[in-house]
Amino acid sequence: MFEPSTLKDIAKALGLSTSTVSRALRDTHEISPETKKIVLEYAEKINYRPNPIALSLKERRSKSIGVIVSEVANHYFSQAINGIESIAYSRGYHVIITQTHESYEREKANIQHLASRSVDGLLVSLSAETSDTSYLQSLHKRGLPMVFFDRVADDIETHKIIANNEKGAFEATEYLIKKGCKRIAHLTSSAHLSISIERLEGYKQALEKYGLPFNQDYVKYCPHGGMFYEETETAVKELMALEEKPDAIFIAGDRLSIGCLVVLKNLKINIPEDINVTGFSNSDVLDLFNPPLTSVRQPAFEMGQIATEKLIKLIESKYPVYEFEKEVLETSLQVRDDL
Amino acid sequence: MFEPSTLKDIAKALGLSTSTVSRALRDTHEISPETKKIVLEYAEKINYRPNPIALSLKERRSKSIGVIVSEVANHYFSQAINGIESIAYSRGYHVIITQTHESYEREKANIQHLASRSVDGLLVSLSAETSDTSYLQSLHKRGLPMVFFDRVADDIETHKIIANNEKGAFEATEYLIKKGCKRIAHLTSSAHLSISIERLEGYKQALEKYGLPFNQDYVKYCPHGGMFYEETETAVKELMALEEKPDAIFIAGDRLSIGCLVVLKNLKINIPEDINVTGFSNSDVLDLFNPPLTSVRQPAFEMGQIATEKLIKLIESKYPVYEFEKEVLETSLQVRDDL
DNA sequence: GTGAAAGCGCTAACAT
DNA sequence: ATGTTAGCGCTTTCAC
Repeated sequence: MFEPSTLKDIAKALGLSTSTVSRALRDTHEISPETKKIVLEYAEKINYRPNPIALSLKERRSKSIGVIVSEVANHYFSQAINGIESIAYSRGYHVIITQTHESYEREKANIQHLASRSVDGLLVSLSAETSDTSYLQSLHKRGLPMVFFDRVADDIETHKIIANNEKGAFEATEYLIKKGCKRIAHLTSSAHLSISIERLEGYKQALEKYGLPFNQDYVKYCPHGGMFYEETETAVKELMALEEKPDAIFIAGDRLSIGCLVVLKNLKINIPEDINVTGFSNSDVLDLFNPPLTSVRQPAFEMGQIATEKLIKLIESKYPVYEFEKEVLETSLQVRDDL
Repeated sequence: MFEPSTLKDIAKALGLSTSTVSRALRDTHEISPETKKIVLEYAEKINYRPNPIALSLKERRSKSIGVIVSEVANHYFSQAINGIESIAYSRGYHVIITQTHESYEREKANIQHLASRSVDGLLVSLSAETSDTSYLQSLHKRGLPMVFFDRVADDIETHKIIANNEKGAFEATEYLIKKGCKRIAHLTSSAHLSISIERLEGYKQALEKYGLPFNQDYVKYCPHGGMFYEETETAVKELMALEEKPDAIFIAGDRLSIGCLVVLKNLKINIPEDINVTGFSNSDVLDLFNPPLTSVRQPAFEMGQIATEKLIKLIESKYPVYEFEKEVLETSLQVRDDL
């Protein structure tokens, strides 16, 4: 089967000891130029690669970082991942991506595995289902470096990279208000997610600023972030069944925004005649949509980059770190109007 | 820092030997129930997890498989990845995803690293830039199990999972012909990719069947699969600058299809008035597009599943395998018409 | 300048 | 039923 060559192979072939070969390959001064040359040439010839697993075991670090997101098929996350990779690779780290599909169980299983020695640190964006982060808490307490991005755990003290969700939500809601909408509903992910809380807050602030009443019936939660079509459909149907039907919806997530548009289309509810819509989304194809969707865009790539930089700094720090930052990046409202 | 507990820790704390602890944890018959109980309880208490790196080193396998795709932000690939994961996790394998971004260099670097001991096998979809697969060839010869999906290497003998690209392309082209289009252009990825060749072939067959001439000027290649906006834009502009402007375009890839629609929109070329378009895409939001895009959809999830099953079979095979299959799955034409 | 030996965490002969 | 030892591939003292 697949048996890559080892130091021992080289040593045996050349009649040297493994330690000499090891030193020669890593260019120590205490090796004679001739020996060095012979070893290097032979290693090159047989295409020798050091076994990273043996190295990891020895050095007790794997030079890899684990990423936990809900799914890669999400524009925000795929862009963030690209940002993560760009930094990680330039610093010699490998990136292991895992998906939760918004399930607490999968999140826990993935993280437990990653943590149990195969990664040096974690970049985490919580699943919609997750409300109990005690298992993360305990990993963190035991010293596993982690940085949160987008969906953060409030009760864990570490670096956090988020978008200015409040302001983004405020602007999106304000946009609807300025269009003349009076009964603006809010479709969001699960209630305990940090992003849900912050975006709801921005939504409320906009209502308040413009003297519109806040109506709890207008807020619909999707505990799985719209992972299932039915979830979104039910929420939309409930909204449209209200006595005082909303005349607009502000949607708090990428998957949810797209999902809601599909639902509306299937229910033959027309935009903007029947209802106005705006939502968070990092999709790069929104320009192709009809009707167009005015969206709140997060600097996903940059968020991924910053999170990774901070994580690597934590990993490589010689001393325990106790000072943590919460970095807040600005969103941008991308207005797409008909006509 | 982060120092997870080891067998030795348990052994020391309990006054046992590491081997006894090891056996107790893995429930061998030759351990007394009392000892077993004590060990299990203590392990549970300190939340012991075996070190997978040490296990990998010992067993010379990592129970993980490497995946190489061009990018996760591609509907086809993200769906395929979900299929891959679904099988892999159920069989106890972990999945390491790497992206080439259509670059040969990144592909090679990623694969070299994965191969040098950290994965038991590879699921590969080649980058658009890749024409030389000798480095893969040599890994394969040395016994590293690999399975290709979607974009396959013709000169490497192993399992391959592909869609019926020829038929898919034929149907898409035929659809345009039946709509009355006479001068159908073909926008595709790099010329050496297996999918490009097969889809071009299907396109040609449709033209031939309906007595339309094949015109090489109507075929435009994008060596980076439309990774850059300019690449797609240039191709479209060249097509539209032809003496005999095409009245339709059949597009051979996911990213390219979306990219082309954006370009057409920006160039203010209207669909279907100025031109008709159809293309390969697994996007789940095509229904929201306006104008709508008739698309060829690949069974991505299923392809990922099958590829993974075959790979795991290769990995776990006791004897070298010499019989390889090429599995061809049917595409489906999703007609989306105006009106 | 080079080799022998120990150790990273684990399992599996091989004792006892 | 439990302990001792060797070895997976590598680096790193410590000898010579």
